[in-house]
Amino acid sequence: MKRLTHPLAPEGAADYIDPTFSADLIAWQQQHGRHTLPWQNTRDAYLVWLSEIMLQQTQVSAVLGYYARFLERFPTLRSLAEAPVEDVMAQWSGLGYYTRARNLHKCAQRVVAEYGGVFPSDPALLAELPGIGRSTAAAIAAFSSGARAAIMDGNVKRVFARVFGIDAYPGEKKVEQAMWLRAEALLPEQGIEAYTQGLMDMGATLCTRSSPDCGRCPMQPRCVAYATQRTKDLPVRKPKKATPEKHATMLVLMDQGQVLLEQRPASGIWGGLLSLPELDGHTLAEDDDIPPADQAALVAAVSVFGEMESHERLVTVTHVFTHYKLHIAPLLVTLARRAPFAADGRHVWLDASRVSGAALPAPIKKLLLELLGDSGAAQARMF
DNA sequence: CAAACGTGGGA
DNA sequence: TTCCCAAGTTT
Repeated sequence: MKRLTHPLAPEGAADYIDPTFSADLIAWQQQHGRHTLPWQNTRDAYLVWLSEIMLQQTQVSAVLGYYARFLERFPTLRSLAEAPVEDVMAQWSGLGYYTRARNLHKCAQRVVAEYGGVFPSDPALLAELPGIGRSTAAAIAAFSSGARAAIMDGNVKRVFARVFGIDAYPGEKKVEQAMWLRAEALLPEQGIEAYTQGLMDMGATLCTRSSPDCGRCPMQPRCVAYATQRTKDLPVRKPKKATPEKHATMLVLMDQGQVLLEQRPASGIWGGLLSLPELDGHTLAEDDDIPPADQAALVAAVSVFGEMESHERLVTVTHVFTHYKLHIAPLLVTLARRAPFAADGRHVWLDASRVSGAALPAPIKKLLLELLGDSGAAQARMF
């Protein structure tokens, strides 16, 4: 490693400079990297931006279908900016981290309003837009305009931790800062696209979490983890903590082939999505009958929407999030008479045939589709 | 700045 | 089954 600073100077980015790192990576990417992903081979910032947002904390395989469908519905930045946010949420339904979708929509509107519909090429400007952080800004800028900027995602952290033998949890601020310093210092003068893609490709296809393919790795000669047989131990795992369990009782109100949905608050879990109304403060024991106190609450809750005809306990569904486990006890309720409820804008009766395309959380959509039968409307007439 | 924020797949 | 976490950002 070439030392450009004075030997006694404090450690800085210059200490990490090593042109052979990017040269080896770029050569590998061009020969063995991925070149045919749907968002590659374009400099269209809209296409690049959309892919980068969808790919945040999400693997390529999960994004592919969503990306194609999303672009069918919103072919241009302007079409996205002009669309109702509800339509954006519906397209995002099932992808998770729904703040991304709301920010995507806001971002589209801001780029139209502030930049005439053309994304800025400066990563610093990109990073001021909603949903675009430092790493995503760098990726968008690199791929759409060849800007020389460093990314710092899970791939980079894993590759760096192993190649440089970084024996500390990358989630720690100090550790991540040091990684940013390296990332900046290692940037190539030329070929930022292949370099950036190479980091991602290495992390995703070679330097994987478990059983990395060191035999084919261009970094093997310089890899500290390989040399010391610590690829299994690096990067240092995130310290785990117990995941709490929560309970929710949800109403599946069916009437005339429609189901009642309620829009969730913008913040919090499933923010801004439609979901089933909840019976607050009632935790039903697994597969038990509904206790009298809860029955009374049920009648009261349902009365807002009509006169209850029947109710039936459905099998409890458990949904696992990253940070907690949610037990959902659904109550199937039919109405004898629907009340002309106040249009508060948060409740909607949705045709059963529309469930599949609605802005619902994954487990709720699954629950409803299984209940209704995937054929939708025909089955829904049974209620 | 630690915690919140989804979902699905691999081991 | 259970654990881990992926092309991170926001609060």
